[in-house]
Amino acid sequence: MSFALVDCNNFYVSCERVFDPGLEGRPVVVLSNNDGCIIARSNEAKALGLPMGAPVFRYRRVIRQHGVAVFSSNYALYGDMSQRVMSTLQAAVPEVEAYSIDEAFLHLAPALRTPAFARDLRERVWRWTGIPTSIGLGPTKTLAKIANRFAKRHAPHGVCCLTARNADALLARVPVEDVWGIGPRYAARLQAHGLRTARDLRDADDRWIRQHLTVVGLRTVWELRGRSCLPLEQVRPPRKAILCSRSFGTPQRDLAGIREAVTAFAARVGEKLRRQGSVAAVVSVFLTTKDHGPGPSYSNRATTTLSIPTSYTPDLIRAAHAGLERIYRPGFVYRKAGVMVTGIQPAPDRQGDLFAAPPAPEQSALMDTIDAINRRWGRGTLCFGASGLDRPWQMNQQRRSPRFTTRWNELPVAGT
DNA sequence: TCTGGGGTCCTAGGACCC
DNA sequence: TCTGGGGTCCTAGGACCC
Repeated sequence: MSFALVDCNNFYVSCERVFDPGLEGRPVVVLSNNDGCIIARSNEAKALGLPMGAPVFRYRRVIRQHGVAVFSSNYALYGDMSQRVMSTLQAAVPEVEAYSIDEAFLHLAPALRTPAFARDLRERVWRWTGIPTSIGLGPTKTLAKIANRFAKRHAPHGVCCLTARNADALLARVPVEDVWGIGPRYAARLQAHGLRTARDLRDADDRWIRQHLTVVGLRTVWELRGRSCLPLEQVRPPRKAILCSRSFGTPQRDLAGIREAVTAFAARVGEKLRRQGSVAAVVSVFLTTKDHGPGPSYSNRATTTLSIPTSYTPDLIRAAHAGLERIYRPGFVYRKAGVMVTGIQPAPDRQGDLFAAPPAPEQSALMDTIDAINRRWGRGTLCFGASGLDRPWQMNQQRRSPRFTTRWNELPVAGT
């Protein structure tokens, strides 16, 4: 057992509960951006049959009937709580990979590969952060994932160890579509070929897997056999693409409104770029009417290559606007747009342009100042005028809880 | 009326070069 | 009658993850 997977239970719901204990024992759901879909559910909400990813408007009745508590997503809160969980883990174990906002892989030294250690760790995270977790232990990441699934569903103390002795029995109980790395398409292909459980997949023929599931699927099979192919990645490599996109709170017809949104997206992309110390050479902008009903639809994207890679927001905005002018067609009702940058490189060894003037040093000083102010006082304290003031395109978030841990004026109050 | 957002990796195929 | 071969880079599309 070398790997542990620590997974926060119903993470977003658990975060809401930390600051409102009255939610304990009640059905609670958290919605996606724009209050569209259900993306987190308490156990009580799962028991009511509210599905993951379902559009919330279809379940209004159930929600009202059972008094389900509904929250807009509050990423400022969840991100901060996630950091607290991660630093608790890092205080206990040197090798931690923060895999997602609510999951971490740990590499365990031989002395720590015990259920007792996992139970203690779980207890510690609970006491220090208020977040309940489940922990799975296994010889590979994929097997630790499977152990975690059992920990969550069947283990009384939220801990499960997959060992050479119980592997066969556990894998036989896992449907193949629940294996990490097997999505709906691969699952259908495997089932059609008679492979239904994780154990079937483990014992499948390498050549067939390689041919139908590529090397990625083959790695999964090897991991199921106990051969570790996916190492612990403690340092996140810098992103190769950075994207900001949103569905509009109100659908937009006119170029002006869309241009405002695209301005804000480009500014956000600039922030993310600078935070990881990078510059980007390529700016793409996309626009879509995509809807779930009939009616005329149109989607397009435009890509602009910059002469000098940059993270300077006005340059990104200019490129995004230019792209938008090229793809905008009047007469459609647009629902979503986005800005993406690629061709990302570290800022220091940026490739210069032989024929263009180097960027003025004031540019980075200005960006640093804006970033510092927005970090201190909250995102959007300072923003670019071209992103507009009314912002009808901005997403709906009618039920967001306060940003308890990241805004001074939204701190929880103990007594009055 | 109302269906999220942000990433990764792999493969195939075309353009281009020598 | 009968098209060279091998390498690299880029893009689009498909699959997956949370």
